[in-house]
Amino acid sequence: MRMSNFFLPTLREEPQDAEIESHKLMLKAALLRKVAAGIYSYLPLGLIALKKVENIIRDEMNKIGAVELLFPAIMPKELWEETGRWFIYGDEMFRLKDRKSREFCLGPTHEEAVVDLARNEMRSYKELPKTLYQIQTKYRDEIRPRFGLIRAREFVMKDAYSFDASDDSLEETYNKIYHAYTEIFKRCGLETIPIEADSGAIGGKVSHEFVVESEVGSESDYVFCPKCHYASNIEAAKSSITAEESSEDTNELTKVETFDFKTIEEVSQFLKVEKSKILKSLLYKLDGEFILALMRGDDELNEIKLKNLFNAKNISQATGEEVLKTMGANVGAIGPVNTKVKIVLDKRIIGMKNFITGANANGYHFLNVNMGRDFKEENIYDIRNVKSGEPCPKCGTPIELRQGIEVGHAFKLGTKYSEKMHATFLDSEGKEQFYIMGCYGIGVGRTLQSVVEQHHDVHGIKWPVSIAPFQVEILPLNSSDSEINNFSEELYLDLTNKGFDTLLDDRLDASAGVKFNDADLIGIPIQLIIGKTFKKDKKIEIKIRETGEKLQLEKGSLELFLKTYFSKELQKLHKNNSRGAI
RNA sequence: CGGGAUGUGGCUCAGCUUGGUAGAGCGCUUGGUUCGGGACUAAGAGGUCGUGGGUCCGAAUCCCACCAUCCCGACCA
Repeated sequence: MRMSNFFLPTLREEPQDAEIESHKLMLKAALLRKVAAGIYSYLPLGLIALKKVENIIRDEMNKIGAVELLFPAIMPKELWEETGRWFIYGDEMFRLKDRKSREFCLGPTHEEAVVDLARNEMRSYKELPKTLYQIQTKYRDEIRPRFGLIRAREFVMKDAYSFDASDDSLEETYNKIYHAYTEIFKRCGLETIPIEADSGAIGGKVSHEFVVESEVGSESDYVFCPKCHYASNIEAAKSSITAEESSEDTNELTKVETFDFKTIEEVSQFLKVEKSKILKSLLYKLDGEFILALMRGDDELNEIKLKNLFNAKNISQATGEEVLKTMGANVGAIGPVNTKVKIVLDKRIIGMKNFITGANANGYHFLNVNMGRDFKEENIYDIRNVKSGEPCPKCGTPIELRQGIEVGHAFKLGTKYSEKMHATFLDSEGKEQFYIMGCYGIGVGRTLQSVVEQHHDVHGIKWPVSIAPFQVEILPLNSSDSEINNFSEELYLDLTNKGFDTLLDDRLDASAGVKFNDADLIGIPIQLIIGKTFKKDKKIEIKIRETGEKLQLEKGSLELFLKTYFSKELQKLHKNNSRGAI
């Protein structure tokens, strides 16, 4: 590609709208432009890279026997009513009407579409297992789009859906996908960690997230055990810490005035006690029912755990008014003593004695509150967030808290959707069975941006060869020198003929500095510099973007050098790959 | 939705406190010079200062409302 024909409006200044490096670089290097919050145009360079990621995904999905198809982005309301998700999805779903007022949505995901297809077109266990996938643009009206493609409202996603006849078969499918994902991300140059996760709105039993380690935001918080490599999303991470049995005598319940001190922090300072002696009382509303959640003052509630405990669809903290009405006191003065509201206790408070709680009267707290005596000892579960340094639930080693970007997610769905939509097949005994399903997503744009996030320096992007938009960029430095230009042109045609994806910076009005800087910015792995070195000894100067290394070569030995370099680099992205084709 | 911030030529920003002719750098156009790490020079083009209302003789500047965008939380590939 000649740059004069290409479209590459690189930016000189730091884009004002971008905060994190990868986002800035994608705008600066002319991969992307924003059209609205969370909605982006892919410019040519970005599109090429995106397609490369897509093709790696295709390749690995096809290897495990998955089949590509394409569902519509627009789907009718009726389909989504069958599963109830027309309502469950709420404001996050982009909705629209056609000219006859029939209602549609822009698909945020495609379980409904695939199950509909399966129930109409598949009949027999003989057709199973089957995995279908697509690479599609999805639409979610995110509460807060962020960081460019990391969380967009329109985004490209690869989603796969599996249909199995038995749990064992699903297990096998799931494992194949799991390995394919590991391979996909590795080939993109990303180190990912598979972590145990909550299954969220999609539903289902088992799920794994594939997370790219990154400082960026706190897109996905997870715990990681450095010893046994237990890794879990913070939402799903099990708390294995328990309080020691207190040796204190139980003292008499005492009501004290605490005036306007409300928060755990304030009360602990005012009463001069550790935060851990105070019982945190939070009133929640789960599908309309009020629940008082109790945990140690220095712990945090894990809403997902609480929600899952009651199989609730919706969870929200009670509003100030609801708290007053239900508990008879304001937030900050409530507690479990003398209340009819259902309570849930975090298991870490077992064994604790004489703690402090709100008295359900504004301005007052109780001292020496004790479980069993002052309130019922019931509904004891793990409802807190795990903290850094706590024992790993598997091996006891202190765990680490880490964060990253979730680039993939695999779910075992079971029969959740096939039952709701009555999607069945006949088993070998002629009996009707629900499909046992799984679904598996990869955020393609997000993966692309994660690559940029992990492969850059102060000058720009350093593409892994597997997804670099071009392999080679030729920089003729003095555009008024016909010898340089002619040679560069010749070299360009030669490399292109030999099958190298080559970009020729043939801009006449760009100075050497501009060409160097743009080349580093857009991050093509190999730069071929045609300038002084060429004028002097007819040699090509090679700069390897990844390492900054420079060397000089005769034109005759260039092809071998390039072939060797690219195959070596590609090898690296495959190493540790012991798995053959399945 | 709660908290914080921003909105001025294509881009990055100054001007606003203290109201009075709308600025800079980069980019763009034309000519000349240059040519290995974001060149120099001369001449140009380009903005109803986010939108609407208000105060005032007069508003980019003060007041009100709205909108958009970014950051922190709830949501998620």
